Amino acid sequence: MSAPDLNFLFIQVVGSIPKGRVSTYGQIAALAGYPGYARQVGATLKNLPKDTELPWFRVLNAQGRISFPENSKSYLKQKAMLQGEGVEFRGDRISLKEYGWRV
DNA sequence: TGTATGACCCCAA
DNA sequence: GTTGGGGCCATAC
Repeated sequence: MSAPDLNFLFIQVVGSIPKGRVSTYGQIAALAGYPGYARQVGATLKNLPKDTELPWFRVLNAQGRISFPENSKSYLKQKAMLQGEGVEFRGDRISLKEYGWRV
C-alpha cells in the first residue's frame, strides 16, 4: 500500500501549486508527509500520462533548475510554460521569489 | 537475493 | 559559484 498512495499524495500536492509559482521535489515530498521521498516524486511525474492536467512543469529541483538537459525537448517546453505563467528565468535558473506558496 | 538506475537532496572542499 | 561524494527510497532487471 505504498505505491498508489504515494502517487496519489504527490499528485495532489503538485496539483495544489498555484499558477505562477514553483516548488521542489523535496518540498513536494515533505508536504505530502514523506520527507526524503524526492526521487519518488520524480518517478511519479515520469509515470504521468502525456495528456495530464497536472502542472508538472512547476516542479523544479533544489537548485531551482529544470531537471532535464538543456538540449532536451521537455526542458524547453517546461521553461516556456513557466515563462508563460510569469515565472522569470535568470539564465537556466529561476528567481527565488517564485518559490513556495501558501495553502 | 543482489545490483543498477532514476524528472533528487545535502554537505564539504 | 562549481564539483564531488554520500545518502535517500522504490522500481527494474
